[in-house]
Amino acid sequence: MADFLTPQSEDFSRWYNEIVQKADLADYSPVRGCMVIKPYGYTLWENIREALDRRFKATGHVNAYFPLFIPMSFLQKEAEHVEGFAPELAVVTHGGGEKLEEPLVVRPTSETIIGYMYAKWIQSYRDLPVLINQWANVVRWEMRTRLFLRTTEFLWQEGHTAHATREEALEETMRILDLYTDFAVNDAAIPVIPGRKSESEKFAGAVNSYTIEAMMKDGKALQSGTSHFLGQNFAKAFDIKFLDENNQLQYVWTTSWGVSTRMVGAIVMTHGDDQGLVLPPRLAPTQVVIVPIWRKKKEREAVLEAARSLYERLRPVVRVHLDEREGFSPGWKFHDWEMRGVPLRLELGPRDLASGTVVAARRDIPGREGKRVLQMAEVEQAVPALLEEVQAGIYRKALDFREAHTWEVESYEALKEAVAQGFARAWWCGDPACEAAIKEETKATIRCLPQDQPGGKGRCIYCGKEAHEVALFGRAY
RNA sequence: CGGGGCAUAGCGCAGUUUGGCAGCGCGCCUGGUUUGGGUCCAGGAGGUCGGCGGUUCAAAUCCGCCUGCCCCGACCA
Repeated sequence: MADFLTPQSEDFSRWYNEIVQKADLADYSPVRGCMVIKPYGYTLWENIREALDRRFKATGHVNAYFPLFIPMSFLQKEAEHVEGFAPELAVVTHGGGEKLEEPLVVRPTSETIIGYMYAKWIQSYRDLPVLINQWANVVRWEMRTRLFLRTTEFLWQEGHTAHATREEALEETMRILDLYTDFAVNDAAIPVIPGRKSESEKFAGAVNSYTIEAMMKDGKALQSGTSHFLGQNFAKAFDIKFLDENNQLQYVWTTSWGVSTRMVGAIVMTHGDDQGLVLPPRLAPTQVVIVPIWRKKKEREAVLEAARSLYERLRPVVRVHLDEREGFSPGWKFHDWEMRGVPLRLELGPRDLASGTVVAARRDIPGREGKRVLQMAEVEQAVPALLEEVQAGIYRKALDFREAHTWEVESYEALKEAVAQGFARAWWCGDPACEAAIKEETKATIRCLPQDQPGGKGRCIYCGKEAHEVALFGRAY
């Protein structure tokens, strides 16, 4: 089996690169740092998109689309923003064979162009709040890329909202953080730690950034979604003003938030094993695969007929696929679907036909232990129930893994040991100098200041001064 | 962008040191055999050796430049 996929324990990084390609999620493109998302990977992304979009709509947001090109000067209007993004901009200098008067940047994110438009659209407190999301591609000229985790071009959603008051904008920022957490936990089956970014890790141009941080199977952290409170920074840069009830001219308060195709990488590295992908049932392109089994010609007809009838019965209930491929042994097909991470496999052969049963094999429990015999009469109920068990099971497994690799540390030595294998929670005084020193010495950064705080006060893990917050430390992707 | 490695059939690799017929395994196609955890046999197709230039009677092999990928670092959703 090891011939087919490098084991995670041998080289996690290599395992990741192999499985992304072997499971047909994506392929390299001829352009550096760009990827082709293949149909299987794209369907997974579509399911992620649908699950998030449903939540956005339910909380009053609407979708729109803003253009890919942004005048260079727009980026320069917000000092921190331009400083943060300038090094990774793709710039268009020519169009239609002529040099452009003003270069256009390919959006790395859309705060600026959306800010410009909001300034035109917002006049009165009656125009607020504006709650717009867009599904788009963005480009960041990263130095080092990896499929799904960091590509030059990536797909994401970016929400951009404008509010009359600071409180409302803060509330929106946190509402989205909760929404992302809910999606990660319930649909992607990824336990995440929501919290605030430190000053040095926050979004360029934000007052505060919030994040959901996940632990991958190699103990490293992956920032899986962010929600930014932008204060009035972009309102002032783009002159987004409105008249309030008292006829006073005010700047709006804005937020922005995003989840990207990186989420696919998060799913791969949270649940995958040495057999391949393990996809959460709620998001899996195919939730159930039926593998028919026969020995003789006679059996073949009977089994296929039963398999097709089973397929038709399940189709209204789950995303099911019937593997009718000729010339592949059942064992070969089992491995093939395991590689692709299909959560549940139904094996149907002559023995099952005789007894009115079908064998269900869970992807999250390898071998015989994950198999169960279902009565054919009750598959419409039993199969969705099993999928729910898999969904809950992989979440539990991921949570157990994270907890087993997270340590409350009280000494700097203990922190060093902890971040070599996972996360460390430790008191931090808030001084960027301590944060920078820890990063320098351990490669670990503050992933976030978790929402879940013990309260009270302690001693900074680095300098020993009084500290009021516990920080989550870890090495990150 | 700095350091290291790599680029030969769809995939994984050998051949490069010492220049001389482009090979192996898997996959793919055809026929048969097999099918409850990666069947077996026979036959077959497939390569301007990453690109450009140079040296040479002769270059996958030597030299120069370029491009891309992987790993480590700085940057980052």
